[in-house]
Amino acid sequence: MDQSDFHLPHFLPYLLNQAAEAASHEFQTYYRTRYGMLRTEWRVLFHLGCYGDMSAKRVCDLASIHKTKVSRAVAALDQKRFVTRTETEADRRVERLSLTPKGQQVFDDLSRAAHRFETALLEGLPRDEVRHLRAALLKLSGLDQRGP
Amino acid sequence: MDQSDFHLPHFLPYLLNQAAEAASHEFQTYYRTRYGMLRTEWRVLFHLGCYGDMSAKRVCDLASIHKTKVSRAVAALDQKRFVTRTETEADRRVERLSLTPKGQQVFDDLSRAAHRFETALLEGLPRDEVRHLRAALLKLSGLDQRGP
DNA sequence: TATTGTTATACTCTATAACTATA
DNA sequence: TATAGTTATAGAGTATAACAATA
Repeated sequence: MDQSDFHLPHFLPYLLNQAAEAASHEFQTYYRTRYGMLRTEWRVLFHLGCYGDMSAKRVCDLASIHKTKVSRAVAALDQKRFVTRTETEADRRVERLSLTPKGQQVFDDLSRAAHRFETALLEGLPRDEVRHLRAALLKLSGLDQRGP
Repeated sequence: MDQSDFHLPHFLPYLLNQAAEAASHEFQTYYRTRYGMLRTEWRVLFHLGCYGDMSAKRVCDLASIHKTKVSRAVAALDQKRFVTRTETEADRRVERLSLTPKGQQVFDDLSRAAHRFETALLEGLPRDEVRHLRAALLKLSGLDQRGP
C-alpha cells in the first residue's frame, strides 16, 4: 500500500536508469572480459564501425560525449591497435579516426554479440511495442536531433 | 550512409542509457544543489516516502541496489537528519528506517519536483505512447518482478 | 552456517579547468 | 579569438572482499 501519490517505479528517470542498467549488463561484461574495453571505448569503436571514419569531434557531437572522454578512449583504442589516427591536410588540428583490420574484426564480433543480447532482451515483447519503444526513446534521448 | 547493418541508435542498451541520462539530468541537478544528496540517497528517501518504513535490506531488494551502497546512503541521510534508525525487537540485526518530519518535507518537495520534470519531459508524447513506454520499461527493468 | 549491516579498497564514470597546436 | 584535442584532478558511481553482530 502506497504512502504517497508518487509511485517510484512510474517515475521515468528512475525507470529508464533501471532498464538501462539491466539491459546493458550482459553486453558490458562481454566487451570488458573479452577485449578489456570500457564504455566510451566501445561507443567510439561503434561509431567508426557503423558510420565510417570520422573525427573525434564528430563522435562527441553524435554521442554527446565530452571531448576529454573521447580523447582517452581513442588513446586506449590506438594502444590496442583497434584504430589509427591520421592527420588531415585541410585542417591539421583534426585527426581522422579509422578502424584497423583488427578493430574491424572486433567491431564485427561486438556488433553480432550486441545483436544477440538485444534479441534475447526483447524476447516476449511484441514487435510493434518494440517499435514504439524505440521511437519514444529516440525522442527522449535527443538522438533523433543529432545530424551531421 | 551506414557502413554496416548495425545501427547504433537502434541498439537498445545504448538508446536506454542515452535516454536515461538525458531524462535524469535536471532532477539530478535539483536534488544535488538543493539538498546535497547523491543518487542512492534520493532513491532510499523515495522508497521510505512512497512505501513507508522498511529495512535497508528491503530497499536493496526493491531497488536492486547493493547493501554497501544503501548502508552509506542511510548513514548520509541519518547525518542530514532525514531518516532515523530504530532497532527492531524481533530481529536485532535489522534496523527500521523512518523519515523524520524534515525528511518527509524533503520527500514532498522532491516528489513534486520529480513530477514537474517528468511532465516537462513527456510533453509532446501522446498519452498512450507514454503508457506503452512505461509498460515496456517495467518489463525490461525487472521492476515488475520485485515483490515483497 | 546464514543473514543484516559496516568498512575498506579499487576501478569506472563524470565534470571541469588549464593547456597545446592550429585556424 | 575560436576550435580540436590533451592532461590533470576531483567527485560520483560500481563492485568485491572482509568483517561484526545476530540468528
